Amino acid sequence: MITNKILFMEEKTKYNPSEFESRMLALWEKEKVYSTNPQSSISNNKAYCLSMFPYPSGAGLHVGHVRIYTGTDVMARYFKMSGKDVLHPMGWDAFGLPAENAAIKAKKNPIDMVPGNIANFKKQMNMLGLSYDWNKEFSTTDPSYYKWTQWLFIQFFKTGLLYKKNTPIHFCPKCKTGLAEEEVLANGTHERCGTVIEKKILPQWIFRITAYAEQLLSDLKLLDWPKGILEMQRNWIGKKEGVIIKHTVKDLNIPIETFSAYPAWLFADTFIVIAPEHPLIKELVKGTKHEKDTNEFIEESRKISSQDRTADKFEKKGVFTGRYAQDPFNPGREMPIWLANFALMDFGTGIIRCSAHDVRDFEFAIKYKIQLEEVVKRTDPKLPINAHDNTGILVHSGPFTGKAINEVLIQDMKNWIVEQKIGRKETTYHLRDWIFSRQRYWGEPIPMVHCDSCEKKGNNSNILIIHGTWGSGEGNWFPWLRTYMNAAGVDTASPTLPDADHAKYDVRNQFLNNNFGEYLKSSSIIIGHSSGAGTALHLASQHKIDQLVLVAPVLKINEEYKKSLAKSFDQKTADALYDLYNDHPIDWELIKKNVRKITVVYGENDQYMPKDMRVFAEKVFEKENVHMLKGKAHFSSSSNDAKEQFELLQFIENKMVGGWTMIEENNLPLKLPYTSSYEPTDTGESPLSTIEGFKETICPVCGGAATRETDTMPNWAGSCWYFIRFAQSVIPAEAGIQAKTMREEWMAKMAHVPPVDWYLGGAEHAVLHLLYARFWVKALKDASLIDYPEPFLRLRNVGMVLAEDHRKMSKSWGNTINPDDVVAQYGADTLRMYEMFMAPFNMEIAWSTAALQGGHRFLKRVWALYMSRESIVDSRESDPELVNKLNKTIQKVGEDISQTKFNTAIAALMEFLNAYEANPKLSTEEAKKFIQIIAPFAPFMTEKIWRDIFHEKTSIHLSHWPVQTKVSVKNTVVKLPIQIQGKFRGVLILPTDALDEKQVEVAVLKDEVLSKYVSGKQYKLIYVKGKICNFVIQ
RNA sequence: GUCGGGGUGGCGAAAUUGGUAGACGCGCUACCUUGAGGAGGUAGUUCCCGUAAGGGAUUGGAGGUUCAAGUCCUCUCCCCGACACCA
Repeated sequence: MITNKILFMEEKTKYNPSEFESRMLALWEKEKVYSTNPQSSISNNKAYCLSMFPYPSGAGLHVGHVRIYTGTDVMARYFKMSGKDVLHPMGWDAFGLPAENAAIKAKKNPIDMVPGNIANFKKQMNMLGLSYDWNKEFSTTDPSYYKWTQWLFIQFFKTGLLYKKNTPIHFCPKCKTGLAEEEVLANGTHERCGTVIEKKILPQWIFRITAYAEQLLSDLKLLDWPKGILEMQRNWIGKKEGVIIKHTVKDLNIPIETFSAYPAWLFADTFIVIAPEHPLIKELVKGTKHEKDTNEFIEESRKISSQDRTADKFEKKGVFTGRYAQDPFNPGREMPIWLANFALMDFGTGIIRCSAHDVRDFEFAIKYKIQLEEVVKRTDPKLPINAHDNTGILVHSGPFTGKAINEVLIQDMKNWIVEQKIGRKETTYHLRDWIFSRQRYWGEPIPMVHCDSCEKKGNNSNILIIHGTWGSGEGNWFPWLRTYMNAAGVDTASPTLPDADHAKYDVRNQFLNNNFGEYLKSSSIIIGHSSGAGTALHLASQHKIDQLVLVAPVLKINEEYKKSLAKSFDQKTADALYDLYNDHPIDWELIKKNVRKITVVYGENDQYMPKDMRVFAEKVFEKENVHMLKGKAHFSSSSNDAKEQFELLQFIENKMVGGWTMIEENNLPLKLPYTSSYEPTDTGESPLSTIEGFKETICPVCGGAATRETDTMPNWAGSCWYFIRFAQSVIPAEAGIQAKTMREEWMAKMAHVPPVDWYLGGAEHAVLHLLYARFWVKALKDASLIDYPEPFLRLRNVGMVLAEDHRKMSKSWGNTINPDDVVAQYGADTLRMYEMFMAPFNMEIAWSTAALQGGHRFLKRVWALYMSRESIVDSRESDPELVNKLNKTIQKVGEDISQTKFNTAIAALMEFLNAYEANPKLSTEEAKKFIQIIAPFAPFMTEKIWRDIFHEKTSIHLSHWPVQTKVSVKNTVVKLPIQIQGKFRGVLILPTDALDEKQVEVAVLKDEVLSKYVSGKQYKLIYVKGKICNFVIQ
C-alpha cells in the first residue's frame, strides 16, 4: 500500500512537459482561448502586437524565429491579462526570390511548395504555444489577399505615384531580374544571392517614393524606434541642403550647373569635373581634338564595375575636355572642365566645382597639375584642408573676406548667391525612386494592360487646370501638380486666362476653346479651382471628357455672395463672375452626360466659401462624389495651404498613361497562371511573357487587342500593408452589408483599423521593409484609405541567435539547433524561458545548451513546489514579508515585459522563487498570483497547475493580471550603508525611529569596526536620510 | 572615412535619480542524498594577500568634476553594425 502511494506521488510530482503540453494545446483550441475580440482592432484600449511575419522556408523554424515570436507572445499574453484588447496575428510572406529559388532547386512550382512549408511552420508555432488567433491567418500569395495588393497598385497608378518608364536599373544576372536601390549592397552585390550587379536599361514600373522623402524624414520623430534604425533611415533618405551654381561654357554658350553642400568654399574653386556618364560631354568635345581621348576615357570608365569603384585602391583619373567655364565667384577666372571618374552621375548634377580644400579634388589637381587657390590658410601646402570641416577665416572671398566660417555666414553666402543670381538654393536626397518591376514568376502579377492603338490614337489622360479669380496658371499648387504629373508621363496645362481678374464668360470661353479645344479629348481631366470651376463647368458642357475635378469650387453666385465678392475683390470682378454663373447658366445635366466622373473637394476650413456651397454641390452632383478634407482651407496660397497638395491626388484618376491602363476592378485578382516552366528568361522579360494566353488580352479602353504587363511586383509589396489586413475589422461588411466596389469594401473593413503598437523583428529590414511600409502608409493616408501617418508606432529589434560556437547557424557548419528537438527533450516552456532569459532581447546571443538547463530547472522547481500540496493549498497564512516581495515582483514583471526587458522579468521571478522555497508560506490566493505572473513565459505548465492544483475552470491566460495585496510589513529596522572617505565600510542596522544624523553618528562611534576609522578625528557628515551616510575626515 | 551601438567576474548578464558594483542564471569547489540521471539538496564562488579576523584592488585605458562615479565631463584604445570618392 505504502509503495503504491509513493509511486503515485512520484508520478504526479515529476515535471514531464511532453505528457501535458499537447493536451493543453487541444484544450486551448477547444475553449477558443486565443480568439480575438472582434472589437480589438478598433478599440481604444487595444494592443496590437506583431512579429515581422516570416517567409515560410522549407527549413522550418529557426531558434531565432522562436526568440522574436516568443517575445511578442509574452507581450500579447501580458497585455491580454492586463485587460487590453489584444490583436496578435500571424501569416506568411510567401512571395519572392527565396521561395522561388528553393522551388526551382526542388523542380516544383512554388504554388505547390508553399502550402507544405506553411503547414510545417504553423505546426511548429503551435507547438511553442504562441497565442495567435489563426482566424486572422493569410498568405501574401493568396489570391484573396493579392487582389488587394493589385487594387492598391491601381490606386497608385491612377494618381501618378506609379508609372512605367525606360530606366537604367540594377540587374542581377543570376536571378535575372531588376532590383531596387535598397536591394543592392555597398559592395555592388545582390543582398539575396551575392552576385555582382550589372546596369541595364529596361522599361520598369517606378514607384515615386522620393515624392515622400521629406515626410518620411520628418515623421521619424513620431516613432518610438531604436535610435540606430532611425539613424539608418535618416542617412538613407540623405537630405542635403546646398546651392546650385550656374555656369556657362566658353565659346559654346552651353549652361552647366553644379551642386555644392558647402558654400563657404566656393570662392576657392578653380576647376570643374564632369561624371563620365554625363550626356553633355559629347557636345563639349564634338569636333575637337579632345573627342578621341574623351571617348576612350568614357569607355574605360564604363567597364569599371561599382565594386571596383568602392575598392580602396580606386585611382582617380581624368581627361581634359579642352573647354573652360566662367567662374561667377571670381570674375575673369576661367575654370578648365575635366572628366573625372570620381564624379558620380547620380549625385547632385553630375558636375562638380573643385578646390584645393577637398581631399579628392586636391589629389586630382596635383596629379594633373591644375592650378589651385585657397580661401583659408593651410599650415601644410602639401595637404588640403577638408572642406567638410567648415572652419577657418576666409581670404580671397569677395565680400566675405575676413569672416569666420559659421552657420550664419553660410546662410549669408547662400542668400548672396541668390541675390547675385549666381545660383539658387537646392535640397537633394540620397533616396531614389523604387524600381517596382521584377522579371520573375513568383510575385503578384501587375494588373496593367498596354494598348498600342490607344497609345497611337492619343488616348492618354491629360490634365487641364483652370485657375480662379486673381490667380494665375503659375499659382498655388498648379506648378507642383504639373511637375508631378509630367514626371509620371501625363501631359498637363495650366494657362493663365486673359484679363482673369475681370474676364467675362465670352472671353474665357473663347480663349480656352481656341487654345485648348484640341487638347481636350475623351480621356482628359479638367481641374477647376475656386471660381475657375465656373469656366471648367462650361468647358465640360462643350466637350466629352473623362473627369472633372472641382477644387474648392464656386458653383453658384447669388446677390448676397456677389456683394461679398465685390467687397473682397472689386465690383468689376464680381460682375464678371456673376456673368459667368448667372448670365450664362450652367447646364448641369449636360455636364453629367459629358463627363464620366465628377469630383468635388472642399476644405473644412475654407473661409471663402459660403456655407451652403457644399450643400448645393451635393444636390447637383452625387453626394458620394463631394468630399470635405480635414484641416484644409481654400487650397490657395492666400489661405496658407501648403503648395504640395498630395491629398488632391486621390481625386485624380489617370485612366491611361503611355498606353498603359489598369484592368477592371471586377477582373481582380489577376491570378498568377500555373505553369511548369517558370524559370527566369535571358531576354530581360518575365517568364509570364512566355505563358500562352496570359499576355494577350483586350484593351479595357478601346476593346481592341492589347498586351498584359508580364513583370511581377517585388517581394516587398505584400508586406507593405499586411498589418492592415490582419487588423481588418469584420463589423459592417460581414454583418450583411454587401460592398458594391472594392473601395467601399476597403472603407468598411480596413480604413478604420489603427496602426501596430508593438512591432518586433530583426534590424536587417531597416531600409527595406520598414521604409517601404512607411511610404505606403503615407500614400494610403493621402488617398484617404487610412487615417494615420505611421504603420509601426513602437519597434523593437531582436538580437541574432548564434550557434554554440559563436558562428552563424548553418547546415554546412553542422551547428544548427532545431526547436523541435529542444521541445521534445525539455518542453516548449523551457525553450521559451531560456530564450527570454539569456540576454537582453535586442542583443546577439550564442546558444548554450548548458544555460538552457537553468530555465528547465526553474520550471521543475516551481512544479515541485506546487505539487507538494501541503506547502501551497493547505497553508492558510501568508508571511507578510513574502507577500511584500510578491507584490514587488508582480509590479516588476509587468513593467519589464512592457519594456521588452524579459530577462530581468525572469530574474525577478527566480528571485521570488528562491525566497518562496526558503519560506513556503503563501495563502492559496497569493500562491495563485505567482503562477499567473509566470504564465506569459511558460503558458503550458502554468495552465496545468492552474487547472489541476487550483481547480480553475477557465484558462489562466484569460485571468486578470494579479493586483497587489495590501500588507502591513512593519519595517522596524533599516540597513544603513556607511562610507568613510567615500569608501564603503559597513552597514548599520538602525531602528526606523532613530535615523537622525546625530543618532547615526552615535551608532557609528559605538560600532566596533566602524568607530576605529573615525574616533578621535575631525570629520564632516554627508547624510542622505535613511539611504547613506558618508564620514569625510578633515 | 562618416554615423550608430557596445566594452562590467571563468561565461550570459544586473544596477531607478550619481548613493553597499556583480542581482538572476550558467559553470566551478566542497559536503550530503539518490532511484546512477543531462538528477536533487546545503554551503561557497570578482580578483590579490591572509588559516582567519581583516586588508588592498576592481566596471577597456588616462585625466577631471563630486562627500560619493559603471553612471556626468575631456582625451584615448578596442569590438560590433550600417553607410561610403555624396561634391
